[in-house]
Amino acid sequence: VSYVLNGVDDRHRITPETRERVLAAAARLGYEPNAAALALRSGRTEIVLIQLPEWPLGPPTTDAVLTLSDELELLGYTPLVHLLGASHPEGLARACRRVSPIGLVAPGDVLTEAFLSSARSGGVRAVIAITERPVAGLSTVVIDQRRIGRVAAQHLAGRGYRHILALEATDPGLAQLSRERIEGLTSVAHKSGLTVETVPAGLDREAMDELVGRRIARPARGTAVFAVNDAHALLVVESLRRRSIAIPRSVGVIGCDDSSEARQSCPRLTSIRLRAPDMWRRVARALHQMTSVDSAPAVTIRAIPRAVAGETT
Amino acid sequence: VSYVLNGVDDRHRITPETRERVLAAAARLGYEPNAAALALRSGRTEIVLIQLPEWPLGPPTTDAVLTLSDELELLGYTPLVHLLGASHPEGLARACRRVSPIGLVAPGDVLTEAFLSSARSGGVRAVIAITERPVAGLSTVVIDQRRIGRVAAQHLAGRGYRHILALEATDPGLAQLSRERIEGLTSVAHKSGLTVETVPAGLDREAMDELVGRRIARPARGTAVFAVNDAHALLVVESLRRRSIAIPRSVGVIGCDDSSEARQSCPRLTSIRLRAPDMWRRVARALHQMTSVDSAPAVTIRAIPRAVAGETT
DNA sequence: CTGTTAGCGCTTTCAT
DNA sequence: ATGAAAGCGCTAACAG
Repeated sequence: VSYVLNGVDDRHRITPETRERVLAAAARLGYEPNAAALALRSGRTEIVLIQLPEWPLGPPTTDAVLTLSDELELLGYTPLVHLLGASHPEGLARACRRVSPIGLVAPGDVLTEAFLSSARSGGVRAVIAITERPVAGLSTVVIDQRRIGRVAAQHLAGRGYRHILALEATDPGLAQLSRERIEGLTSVAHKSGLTVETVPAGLDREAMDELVGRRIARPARGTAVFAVNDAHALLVVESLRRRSIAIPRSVGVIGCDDSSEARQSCPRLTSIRLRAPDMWRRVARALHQMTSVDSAPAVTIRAIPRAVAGETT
Repeated sequence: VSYVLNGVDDRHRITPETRERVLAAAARLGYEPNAAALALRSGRTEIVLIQLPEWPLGPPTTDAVLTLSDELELLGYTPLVHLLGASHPEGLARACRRVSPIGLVAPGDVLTEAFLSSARSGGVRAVIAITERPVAGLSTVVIDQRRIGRVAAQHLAGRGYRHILALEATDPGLAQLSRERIEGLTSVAHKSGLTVETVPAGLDREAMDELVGRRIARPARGTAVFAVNDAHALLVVESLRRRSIAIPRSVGVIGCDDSSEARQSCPRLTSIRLRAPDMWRRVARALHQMTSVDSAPAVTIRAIPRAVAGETT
């Protein structure tokens, strides 16, 4: 029965007629293989557990998971997403123990030595960490938030801006991201002789309008605003237009994410593109390598941020 | 060993000293229970599989999953989300076979008779369907999109509007939703003697501005715009303000979702609140009931949409 | 070509 | 109080 059902037909072991009888019986009885027994016997599953860093669940993030999931599914795996990172720190470990996945994609900071060794002994064969920078001996997807800021600074310097007003997001979900991006921005800006001033800002139309009035209404020559994402940037643009301040002549504006809103806005917003669908597909394929080949080397897959010039710089 | 590790200490079966020895050995060897063996032996897991309808992955949706996941985690389950609905129709069945979850939350239309019986025989004890309307014999979360439209129509009728311009979303992810909401809107509107006109609209600033210019620039008395979500509604508001058309005096605007953008916009957007955190918590608890009690009755949990009056109606 | 069996890791019953 | 063993569903090795 096992041979027939699994198609192990090495050198005609099974008579076609027997095969038919087995198949017929299976169909008649509505036979379905038992997942637990399969996993116990084979010592592996086809499940890949995915946990995301504490990113806001906006378009860039959902794009990433959807692409990764899609490619994994195509490769025959069953990708499952474990939400709830920070709120239940033990959650991933528990999930790992309970599904014994064969692969794991998770933020670097939860992948401690202890966690990894317990996961490995639990059957996990492929681990990919989502990190800020490469980690020795571990496959990583490197998403360097600082680099995003650096690219923005380069773009602004190239366009001749001399002064950057960096909006630091007050939204707790964006705070970390925001700080890192501005850190990168500042480092390059200073090297290029630009000055940077950081101001806290929320995703609030009125507050942003007030902020614009206070800080940018009469801008110094060569001032640009850097926002941590397009939503913030678009609020700035809106406020500037309401005040009839010329963009990009008087003030430049640059966002991050290259969201569809940014591409459709008028004037089209300059932004930093981070989305790299093929990057997540490559992650899936790297994971596939690791599960199939025993000594697959650790890989590093980098997100390459690029400035997408719109009409606001 | 099993008795010690599982704390089965009925009437002092185990000598404290033996218990200690077992515990020490387990610690020393880094013992971790094997998920597959556990599942095989006990015939159940603590996994709950979640699949969402083809909703756009915006704030209302992510809110829902996060709340549901959180409560399930609190109850001791391991919630896992299977993304990819339409793209891989077989995906959920495969996922179900592979993890043999004890609970399942999924859109009603994938829960066919065949699927359910195969899932049940695979160990699934609790199923909750996300549907438009209750299904006999099945526990359901009822999210009636038509009802959302009805509530909007009631609100507008109550405010004295006589004519509604309904914006039907062209975005494929929103098309279905949009159609249903407008259907509900229309039914109540007609009953109340309001007229409804449906116009396709995309989430595009310029196109929306053009649409407003063409259709609402010189509105008939008592005209209101109904948008399928707040993002669309806010574009309308922006365009109306640019044209100095008085809101809500000349034209009313109502959105859906009661998003944070809507609450923070100026003027504050009237919207339909659908978010019901406690609804998803109730879903989790209902599921818990079903897994623990053998003959738990099917429950129906309804989302109650409510108009949240802002300054645009 | 087919039938039988051990054993994956675990719990629980039964004997001692 | 402890030890031994059966069996959950499956596959692969082995004997026939």
